[in-house]
Amino acid sequence: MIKIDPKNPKPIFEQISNGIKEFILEGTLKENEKIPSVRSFAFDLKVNPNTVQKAYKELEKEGWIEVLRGEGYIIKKIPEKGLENYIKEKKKIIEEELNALKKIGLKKEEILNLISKIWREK
Amino acid sequence: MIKIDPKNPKPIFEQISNGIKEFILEGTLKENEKIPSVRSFAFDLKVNPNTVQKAYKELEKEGWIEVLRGEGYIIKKIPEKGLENYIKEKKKIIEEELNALKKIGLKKEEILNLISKIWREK
Amino acid sequence: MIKIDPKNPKPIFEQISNGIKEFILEGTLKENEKIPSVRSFAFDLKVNPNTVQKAYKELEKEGWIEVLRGEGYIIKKIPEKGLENYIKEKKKIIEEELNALKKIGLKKEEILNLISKIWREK
Amino acid sequence: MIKIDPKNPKPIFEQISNGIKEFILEGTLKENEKIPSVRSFAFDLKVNPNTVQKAYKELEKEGWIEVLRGEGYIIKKIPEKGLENYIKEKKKIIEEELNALKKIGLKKEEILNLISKIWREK
DNA sequence: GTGGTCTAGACCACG
DNA sequence: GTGGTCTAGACCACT
Repeated sequence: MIKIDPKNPKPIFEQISNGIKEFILEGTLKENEKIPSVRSFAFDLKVNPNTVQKAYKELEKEGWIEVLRGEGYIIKKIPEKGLENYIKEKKKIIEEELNALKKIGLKKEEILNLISKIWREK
Repeated sequence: MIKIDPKNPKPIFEQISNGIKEFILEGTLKENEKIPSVRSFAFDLKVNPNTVQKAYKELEKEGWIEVLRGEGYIIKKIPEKGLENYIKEKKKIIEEELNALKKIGLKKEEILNLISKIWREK
Repeated sequence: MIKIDPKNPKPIFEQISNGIKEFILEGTLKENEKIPSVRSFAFDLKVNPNTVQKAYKELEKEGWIEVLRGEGYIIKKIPEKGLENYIKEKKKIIEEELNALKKIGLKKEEILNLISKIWREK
Repeated sequence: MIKIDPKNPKPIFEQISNGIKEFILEGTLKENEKIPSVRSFAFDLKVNPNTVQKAYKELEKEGWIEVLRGEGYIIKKIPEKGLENYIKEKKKIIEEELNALKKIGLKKEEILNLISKIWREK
């Protein structure tokens, strides 16, 4: 289940679509599998249906899911571009932040620590 | 000189205040130094004076700069909390992004490459 | 309803934020309650929405209210620091004024009269 | 000597004029006595001469001092209205602040404590 | 509907 | 000259 934080500066619809993307990339959601209906998902997440709708529309536009009329949304094959872009975007953000930290004199070691921490905690 | 990108989703006033914070942290702007007047800076950056005003006010509230009436703004000593928060925020963002990348199976090596790239290019 | 006096040297946005603070402290506005939307309040008070916006933002930064995206602002728990500071500020002002009056020879009795007057008129 | 605090929200010229008023009301400055010249006072206080000028002009307008051409400013008899207004203004401020504190439930005793503190410390 | 940002332009107080 | 406040009105993102 995706966690929604209404105070998170990231818009809610993006929290939802990102959450679904991650499930797809992790393999938790597989090709042709159905995702919850807009209404039921909205109810579960306690958000406005419009918000879920918007998230689904975005995913559809980027090619992660597709709509079957009268049936709902199903997962498509992972779009190559989607995966690529996903990684590229995240790398770009990381790069920017690292550059900012480097500018003010942060040592490489501190970052390596951060990374070890993440890749250790399996 | 700070670069303003009106297409950047970050609001302009934040681009300005962040830019100044970085100058302070880098040491380009030093304690007691004056920063450009609201109006002249607005003119240089080609933005509305209100926008610069907002940026300066934010910096003032966070303790980076201080206003002398009729004189303008000057840099204060780097606020400990300011520096701390700055680093913490950036680390948090990096951590989140790294976690997302790890989830989808990115290898540690790829990140180490990214880091080497940044810290090499002196 | 808050009274706005454009001739008051206190800026309008501060009259608004102070008014709301008092409502919160008095208990007229309670936790989780919604406050009027920026636009509607601006209309009622006959001021520009930006002015109300500024007041709300100040209250938010000081921890009195919180914004829910697309929903509006709600009252948070009274921030301890907020209450403390509020009282401290007022006491400081009173102290200064009293000191000034004492210097020019005002008798203690005159002040006690003033106080009785205020605490009597329930 | 008057203490100027450039960070005090009260404008500097007002800090000066208030300081002089207090000296007059206390009796430190007596009728017909000269006050420092604009220039020398500005030098001593480390402020802009315009600022002292403005303070003197205000005092003149309210009848506390008068200018002798070529000689400088001298103290006049304490203007009745001046004294009256001075006290009235301060009382009004105190009253407002007290009312605000009363609204949020401050006890009368707390204020009486404050007053005792001031009138004790001779 | 909600808030958030921005521009253009005016007016004020202060030094 | 400096900053501070305010208005009018536009446009955007989010729910």
